[in-house]
Amino acid sequence: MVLIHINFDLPIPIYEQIASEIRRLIFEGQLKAGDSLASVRQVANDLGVNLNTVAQAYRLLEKQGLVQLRRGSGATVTGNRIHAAYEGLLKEQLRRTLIDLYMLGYTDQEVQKMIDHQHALLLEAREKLAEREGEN
Amino acid sequence: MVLIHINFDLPIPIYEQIASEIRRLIFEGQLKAGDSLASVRQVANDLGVNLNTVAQAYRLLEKQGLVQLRRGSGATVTGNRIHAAYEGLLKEQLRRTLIDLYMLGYTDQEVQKMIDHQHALLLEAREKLAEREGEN
Amino acid sequence: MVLIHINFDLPIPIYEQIASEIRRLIFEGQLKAGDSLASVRQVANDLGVNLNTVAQAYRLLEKQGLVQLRRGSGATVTGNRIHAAYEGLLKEQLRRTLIDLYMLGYTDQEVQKMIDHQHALLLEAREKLAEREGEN
Amino acid sequence: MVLIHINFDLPIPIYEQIASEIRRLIFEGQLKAGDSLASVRQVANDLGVNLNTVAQAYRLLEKQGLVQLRRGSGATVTGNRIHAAYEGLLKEQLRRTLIDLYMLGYTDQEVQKMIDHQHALLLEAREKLAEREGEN
DNA sequence: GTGGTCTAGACCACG
DNA sequence: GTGGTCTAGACCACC
Repeated sequence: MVLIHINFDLPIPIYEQIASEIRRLIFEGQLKAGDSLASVRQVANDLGVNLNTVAQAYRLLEKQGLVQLRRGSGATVTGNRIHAAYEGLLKEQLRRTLIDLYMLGYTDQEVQKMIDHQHALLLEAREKLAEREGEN
Repeated sequence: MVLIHINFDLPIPIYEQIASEIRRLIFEGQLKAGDSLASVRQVANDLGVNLNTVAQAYRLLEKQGLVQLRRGSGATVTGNRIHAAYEGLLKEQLRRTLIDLYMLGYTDQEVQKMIDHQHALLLEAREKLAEREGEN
Repeated sequence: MVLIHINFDLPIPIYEQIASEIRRLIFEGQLKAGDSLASVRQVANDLGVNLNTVAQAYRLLEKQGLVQLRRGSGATVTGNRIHAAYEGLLKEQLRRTLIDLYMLGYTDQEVQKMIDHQHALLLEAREKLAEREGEN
Repeated sequence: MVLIHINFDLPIPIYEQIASEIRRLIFEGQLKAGDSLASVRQVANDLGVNLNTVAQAYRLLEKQGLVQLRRGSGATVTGNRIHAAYEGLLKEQLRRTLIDLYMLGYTDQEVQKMIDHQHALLLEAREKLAEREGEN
């Protein structure tokens, strides 16, 4: 069982937050190609949101090419690569975020550090997982 | 007269794009503390968007602590620092964007390069501006 | 104002029927690139279905690359070509439908006639439209 | 033993795919009036699907007038004609599929060719079968 | 049990 | 005014 967190106060739609968390789990390796996602109902219940909201998150992930949905048999991870169509969008988003960080007073070095930190966290999550699997 | 660009095809609100562009201009130094922003009407007309949309962008900038609005006398730049309240939000956003970029297939090095490139562009814009002002 | 028809008794989702009808209107030329679709609310009201159902149809059309949705300013036709990704699916569907028609007792000639008939209807709809526009 | 193929990735219900394949076998002559269908259990096992799914396919075929189900003694082919009740539905489906194929960029000639090709494949399957039976 | 469709209706974001 | 998000809950299709 894997944990995902959402924040109702963010100006980001709940369904996008759910999808983003699942993308993270896939990227970290906690969910792999072939794995089943928790059912829409279970996630909705765990997070205290409506069933349709989770369903919308799953549909978004399907559109991005990360999972496959099948009526009656749940959702399955199909890969860990986002469709290239999203590339332009993501770069644009990165550009805006960087400018705003600089405006918060961060220097280029500090931003680089933040990114290294994030990268390290992701790698760490991956390694921990690999160790745990090695033990089994 | 300074130029700002918006893209109707992005899934980012127009008002946020406008605000983002103005933040960039402030960051680059094209707009400085004390400068007046173009009137809501003029910007709306230039960009072919609704007057309310521009007004909303200006209100957002005020909330972020970058401009001051005075009824009847337009908007004035008050500083180049975003309120610290936005820090958590921006870091969260950076984290999500990075994961998605990695999932697009980018390596850590490539992402670092992209960031260096963006940073260089911003510095370049600042320097060009300084030169031009030096000439006057 | 253009008319679209749906049938609640068909085993085809309402939203797919709505999308299919709009695809037909685009193909016939009654809706062209740049044209606005009727609002979600208006269509929902006209057809007596829920607002969300129409919204789902519009989202499907967006996914197929035929329209673009923009919050606050409605839905716009962007082209008349379906994404190539749907090709395999459509051919499979054609194959199945043909076999079933043969099993209904139709001969190859009769099926060809049916297709000619459909094709003629579509061309006719296009020509009528062209004439009407020629008059203006 | 006859082969049927299903594709889990299509957005067409498994039970409909199974029924469709059996209709094809009947149409091609590989299954004739009086022949027994493989047992629900055997098919379910062969295809790796749930027993209920195959049972549902058989029920659909019964409804279409192609097989007869007898509790305890399996399913028997009763004819090769689909009930006329399905005619309207099939024509409707053909119409929608054709429009979408045209929107993919196919010309009328190309669609006619695709249909000829399908027809030829079906005839070929029938002839091969007749030859094999002639040898026995 | 699973996901999919649809409804009725609230509220938000946007132009 | 527009489309977008979310809820609560019903019912269907599928495995």
